[in-house]
Amino acid sequence: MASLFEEEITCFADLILPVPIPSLFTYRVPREMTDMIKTGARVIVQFGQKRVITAVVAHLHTNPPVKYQAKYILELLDEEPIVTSKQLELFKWVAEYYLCNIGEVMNVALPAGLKITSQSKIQFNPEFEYEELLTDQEIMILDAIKKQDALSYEEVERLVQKSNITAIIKSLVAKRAVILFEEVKERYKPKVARKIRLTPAFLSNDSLIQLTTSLDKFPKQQEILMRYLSYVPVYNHPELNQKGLDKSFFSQENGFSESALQTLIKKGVLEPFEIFVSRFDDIPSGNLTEITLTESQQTASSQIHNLFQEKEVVLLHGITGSGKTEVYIELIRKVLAGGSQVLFLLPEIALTTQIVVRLRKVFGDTMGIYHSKFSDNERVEVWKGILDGKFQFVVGVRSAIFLPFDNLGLIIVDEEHETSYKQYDPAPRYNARDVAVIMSYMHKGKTLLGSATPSLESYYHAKTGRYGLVEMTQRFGNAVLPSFELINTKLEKKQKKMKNEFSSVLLEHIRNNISNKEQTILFQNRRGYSPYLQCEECNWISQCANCDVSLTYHLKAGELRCHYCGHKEEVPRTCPSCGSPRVKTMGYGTEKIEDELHIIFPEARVLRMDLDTTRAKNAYQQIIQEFEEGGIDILVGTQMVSKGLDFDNVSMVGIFDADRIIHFPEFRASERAFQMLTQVSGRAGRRADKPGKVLIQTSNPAQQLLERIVTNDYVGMYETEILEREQYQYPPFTRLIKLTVKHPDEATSRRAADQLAQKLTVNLGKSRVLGPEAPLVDRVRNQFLFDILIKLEREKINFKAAKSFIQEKVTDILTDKTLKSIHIIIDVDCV
DNA sequence: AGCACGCCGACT
DNA sequence: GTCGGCGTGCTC
Repeated sequence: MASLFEEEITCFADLILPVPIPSLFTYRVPREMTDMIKTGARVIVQFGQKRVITAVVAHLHTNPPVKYQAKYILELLDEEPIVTSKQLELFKWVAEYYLCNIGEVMNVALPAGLKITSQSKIQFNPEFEYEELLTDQEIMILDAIKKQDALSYEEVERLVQKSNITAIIKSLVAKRAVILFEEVKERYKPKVARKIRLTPAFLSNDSLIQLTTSLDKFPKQQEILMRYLSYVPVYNHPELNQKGLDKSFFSQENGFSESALQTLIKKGVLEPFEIFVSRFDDIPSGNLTEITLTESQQTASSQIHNLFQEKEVVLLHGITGSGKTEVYIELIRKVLAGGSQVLFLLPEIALTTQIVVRLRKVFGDTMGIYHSKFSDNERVEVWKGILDGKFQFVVGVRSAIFLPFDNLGLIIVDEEHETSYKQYDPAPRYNARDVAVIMSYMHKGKTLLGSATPSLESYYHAKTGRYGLVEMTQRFGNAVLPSFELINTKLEKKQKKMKNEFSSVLLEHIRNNISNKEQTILFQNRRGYSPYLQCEECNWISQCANCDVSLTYHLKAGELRCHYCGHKEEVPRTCPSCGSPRVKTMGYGTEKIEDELHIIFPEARVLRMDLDTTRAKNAYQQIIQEFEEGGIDILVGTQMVSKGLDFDNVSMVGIFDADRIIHFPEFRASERAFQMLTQVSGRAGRRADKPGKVLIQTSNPAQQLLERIVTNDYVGMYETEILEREQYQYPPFTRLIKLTVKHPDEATSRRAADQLAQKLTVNLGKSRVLGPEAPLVDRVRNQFLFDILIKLEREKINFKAAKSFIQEKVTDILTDKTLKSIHIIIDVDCV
């Protein structure tokens, strides 16, 4: 029913562009695209003079912009939206709440494979004939371009051994000697398997018999055919031929002749074909239907169910080993059966472990997995799989919260206290746990937070009735809690019983464990060999040139590394300051502990697990597997060893430096220490018949917090801590916003921070604005940092209004002409 | 964020 | 006199 009037109307689209600019951009929809384009679809647009980028349609309307002429959308990439309306709503919420731009949100949300990049290509203009107008340089570059089809800037630079050729290219374009164009490429490529099958003409038994006899003179070909038939018995099951066999099966490594295979294909006996395959087929799946809940699991399950009748969020506080996973599975099944989608969030590190294998056994290939160690293509497959209904259930990390769900019934956030749910850099600085709560609300679904050691915030909300609370206090299968022993290192030092960082008690236990063929986990939350080098003569310390931190010595890599900026240096043989050879390693990291274990227990097999040994895609699983099956005695590691590892044979956990964790200069130190130490302890003795042992080295065994950890008294820790939080006005009683001012010049940085704090104090008052203060590490990558901490009371302050005030003041500073090139990071709900 | 435009020091 | 350094401002 197109009328004449309708044809007059031009459509416009407000687009989200992946750039840190706080507004949408309006483009004109070409007439022929008007009927096709939809909100949530990707388009390609020209942005600025050169750039061609992917954008997502946020609104479609017919109001032409008044202040400028809108450019045309160049191309429509999707017939159906790839971003749902609920996601668009979520992107907007995240941008507003975390004070960032919607483009930045979209940037972390979309897997790289859905974004499109463009590259400028330079091509010789065949119609060009006035070479005499060119300069020598131009002729040189033009000659290089002439020989090729099309080149990028970088390729031209490499060919002519020159940098910064932009100006010359520009002049060549002006003289019409070359043409510039943008090459756009879609990054996602579906995975195809190359296969071989019998040509359907030979599917009848008669023709097949004829065929085999006809090949008597060609033994190589016959062998291939026979082998095919033995794997794909088409006599009895002709339908199996459809799927064929992998082409790689007939490779030369397997003893087949490539040319014989080609001949069979040429003869029309076999035919090659390709199919699209899922990249997740290699993770074993099954259909484990029987899950029996224990009585306490059953109780927890029905409590959760009941609480969801009235609460949006329920916190499941279940001690380590209480069997939360089964409760989750039960719940996920119910929600899936009701026709809604489910999202299960896990911290990065826990996702690679047993729990995924477990879930996969139950939910099979209807379960999607979203993980940062998966490739772009794999992530796109999950994204598309959710859109087309293949995956109703997804297990994923932080960023999985941005997947295109349209009907989420339940989000589970396991280990909800984990700080890895908070993204710190770059923006959006969001907390996936908190976003999950909002997202459930948008979908009218529910959120289940699970933890053995809940964050104080969540437990507080549960205690005050905002969330429902379910507690599981029994260990699964009646396994008992590990027994603790606090080792007084101060005393041992005095008695000269310490062997470097090992106490005699710890060594004794390790020795026993080795001879009993039981396994030990040692926890030292510091990677590298030693945190710094020091000269014994002049007290020189290895320091990073760009940051205010010492350089960590890495023995294996044979270098000094900065853990802040990644800077690397050779290890000096003599002191760079005074030339003395007496440069010593100071302090100890996982590498040094591993090293010393080799010396003290030469017969023991030791593995190390930290950031440095787990960088490769499957390194983490390999270490775990080796520890489980390879007769390893000791696993040394950082916090990585504290999460999600369930080993039957680990009877002891040793913790080196509890004091450093407990007395970390931060208001959350007690909470964090409790969580961390309890988590590590949980790795010991997961067997019913044998309680595990946890040894903690400390210089002060009388500390209350240690007592709480030893007796597994979470509530006691909570009650002490929550009083402090209230008294000093910290979360959950306030919300925190941290502003970090950065500038390469210290004085400028300080001046900007001072001015900002002053502006903020005018309206917010002195008690709500702390600092500016130089952080612990006050110079990173040659930028001087100053922090301002803003505390806003939960009930008293209008959070939204306060944030827009803060944003305004930050903008003031950024646009101040006397303070140029200042950077300010806004971190809402900082951790 | 990129990218272009524009204004001051070390080179043919 | 130019090349090129990076400060500044804009992108529908």
